[in-house]
Amino acid sequence: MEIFLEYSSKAIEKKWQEHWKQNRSFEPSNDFSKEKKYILSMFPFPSGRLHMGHVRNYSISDAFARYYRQQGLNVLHPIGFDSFGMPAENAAIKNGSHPKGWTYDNIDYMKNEFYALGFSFSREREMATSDELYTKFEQSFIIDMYEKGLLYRKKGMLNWCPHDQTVLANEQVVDGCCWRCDTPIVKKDMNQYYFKITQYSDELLSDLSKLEAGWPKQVLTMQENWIGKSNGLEFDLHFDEVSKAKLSAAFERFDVFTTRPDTIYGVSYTALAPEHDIVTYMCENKLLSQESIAEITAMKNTSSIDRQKEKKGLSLGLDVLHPLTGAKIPVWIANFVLMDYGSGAVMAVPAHDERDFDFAKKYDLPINAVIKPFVGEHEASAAFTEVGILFNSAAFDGMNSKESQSSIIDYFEANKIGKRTTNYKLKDWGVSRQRYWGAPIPFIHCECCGLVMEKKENLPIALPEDIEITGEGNPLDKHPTFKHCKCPKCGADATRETDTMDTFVESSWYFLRFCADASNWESEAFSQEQIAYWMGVDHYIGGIEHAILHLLYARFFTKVFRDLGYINFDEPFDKLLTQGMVLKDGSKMSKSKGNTVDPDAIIEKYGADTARLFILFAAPPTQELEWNDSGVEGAHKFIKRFYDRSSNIVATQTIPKIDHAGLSKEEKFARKKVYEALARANDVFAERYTFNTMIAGVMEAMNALNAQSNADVWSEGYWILASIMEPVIPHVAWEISEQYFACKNLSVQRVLEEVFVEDSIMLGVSINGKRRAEIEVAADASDTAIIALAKEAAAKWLEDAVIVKEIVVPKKLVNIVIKG
RNA sequence: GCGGAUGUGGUGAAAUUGGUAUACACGCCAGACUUAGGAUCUGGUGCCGUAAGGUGUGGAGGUUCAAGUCCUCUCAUCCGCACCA
Repeated sequence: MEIFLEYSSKAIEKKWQEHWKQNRSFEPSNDFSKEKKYILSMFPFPSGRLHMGHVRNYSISDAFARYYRQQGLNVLHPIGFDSFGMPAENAAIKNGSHPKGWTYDNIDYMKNEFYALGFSFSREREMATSDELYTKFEQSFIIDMYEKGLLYRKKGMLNWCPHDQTVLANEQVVDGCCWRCDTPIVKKDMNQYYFKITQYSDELLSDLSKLEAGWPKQVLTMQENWIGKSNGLEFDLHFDEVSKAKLSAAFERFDVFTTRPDTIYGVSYTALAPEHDIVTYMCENKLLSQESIAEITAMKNTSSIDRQKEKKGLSLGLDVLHPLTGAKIPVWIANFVLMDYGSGAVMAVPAHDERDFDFAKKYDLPINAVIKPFVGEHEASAAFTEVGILFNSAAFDGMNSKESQSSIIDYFEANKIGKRTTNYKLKDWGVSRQRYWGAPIPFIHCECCGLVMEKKENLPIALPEDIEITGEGNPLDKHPTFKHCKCPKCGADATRETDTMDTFVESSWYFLRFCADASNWESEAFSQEQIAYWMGVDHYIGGIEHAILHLLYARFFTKVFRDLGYINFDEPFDKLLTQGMVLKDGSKMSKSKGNTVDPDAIIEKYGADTARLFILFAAPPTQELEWNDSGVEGAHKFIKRFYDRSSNIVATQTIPKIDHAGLSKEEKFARKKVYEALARANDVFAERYTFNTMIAGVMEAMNALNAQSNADVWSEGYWILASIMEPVIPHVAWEISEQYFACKNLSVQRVLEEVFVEDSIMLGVSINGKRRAEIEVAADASDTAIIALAKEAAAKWLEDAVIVKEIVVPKKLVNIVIKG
């Protein structure tokens, strides 16, 4: 009797979601003798609802997780929420909600969406970074880092977002604007806590080579550029006696850095950043005219974007002495000199640097050429920035400019007037935020003891809930009791720090927390044993937008935790897969453009399996994905057909044994396509991650199965295809597998080589590389026989021609080269 | 400016080492079944051409018996960084 069921996504999906929940189907095992896979997707911010980008992200990671579970591996596939941050507070200001209530309501809603999509996350390890239990350990790490000198507090010029009323890290300033709200940032002088990420600059850079095999090149390059290492010469420029007197001997010299020591004899002026100490001193002591001081103040208040529009500067009326020639060199201020790179002062060589050239032209400063091209002359209308031959450079005349660099640095070092130095663009990471909804920084200000750490046994320092959020200032600062405390050292009345941490701190170690069994979460952050077993993350999946921020910080934390003795590896993420954006009508889906597609609506109309299938089929994961409604229909149709045609299966609990030799041509072909699909699926998960081709292979196999009617071939085909498709369309795959195979097929499947052995093969015949005919030959036919057949098939093309060469490419084609 | 990528049918895209370009799907066309169909099934579908045939992977060269794939130059688009001394 024929079994026939109509496909109903709702009933099937609900049934299996309930089944997986009841059976704790996706919890990792604590049996550390098993081979493991740690599959991690970047956890979401609980913004309210999932968007298609999330669906894509987790569809990919879920496919990996389910595949490796079928392979019999111990799989950790956790999910959490990166739940601190400004939007919770912004919502509070807008709607009068409480950040905590808003956040946890959103988490509940989004969790339901996850499970409605059938994602196989560990439910037991779900967490949110705003949970007090998470804050507790984070604060403990912060204290460790402070003790190690990796966290410090300093007054400095900070990026301030006037809209969000908070400080931003350099990485969070995009084109001079806040990365979150796009408000132009301003500089503000205030106290801030910093992580000493620069201590790891060199290692963060050199360890990128360890990631070459598993990370996209683009991300590696972006990090490399961000760290921005450059080698060069650092030396002091000394003021002449007149200038020293002008400065009342407060300064004798300043420091400059150059990557072009070869141009040293071409220095014709030097320039300081408007924020430079010497400039500040001169302004404060009225050593400059009123107009000049006003101009400098204006320069300092100009945003970095506006500063780029036009080079501006002014002379300080001071001179320094050239370190080699002793010649007097004027000192200027220039708006293009950055205070936070190098020493905030540069030597200027207009003849060989475009910026210096523009500036010299504008202010009529001398231009002294010291490098000429190997051949020909250089036009004086622009800077000559290429490699050439040195002249006007004393003992170095005639040298190749590139090669001279090292000799010149050696000369500075030998004479103790300068040294070889490396500079980085990377800055220390400012982590304090003047906001409520973040992890409190566990420090106390005491009048007699200074900055004091909270005692670890008092952690977590939790956020008070009875706060008033107005959008102005930090609510913690205004709270009646939060900031009043006793000094942990001397017991006197003291003030608690009200700054909270940048949310990127939480996401810098969450992947370690997931390694810990939830039953131990109270007592420890994680254990050595758990970390040693689960780390590194085998597949990390997320958006390219985190190429610098999150991925750099997480790498930094890993190295710090290693140096604190918590872990013993250098890099957290073995393989990184950066998914492409989800587009509609050619542009990124966004609320402001009004081109979003709501995942809930798709689940409602077609079911989760359809959404997942479409997303994985429409494009390879790293590419952009264009949303297409008829493509979704197509995916849905395939699932219906896949379900309907399962009626051809004969129920069995073992894979059918089939005598291949006795089959018809169509039956043999169907088996071949099925096993081809299996081989491709294994390859896709191991190497290529192109799920679109894996699914195409299954569709081909379905088409081939449909062209024959052998029940055993159908059953064997479905045994394998349902297993291949389970990572993509899990609900319907489990339904079919249960119905016919007692789910025994959801396991490792072996590729049967015998089905690839064929009696005869088709070969293309080409003449001079152009395809002219096709022949069918026996699988074991000799080259001679093949060529004879080919000539016969292409006889028409060989008349009156001289055959020059005959090439047989096994199992592919025959090429005959002719003349005339 | 520097760096990274991507260019293949009407569309999304395949082509693992150089070996029959366009698999799979969408769309479109035709047919079948239907009272009907935006359902289902079957067949067709790169372009030019009635056909024979020609032509075809952004463009121009080159290597090779053979190039989407390798090399040189070039154009276009996208992304990242950007006065970093």
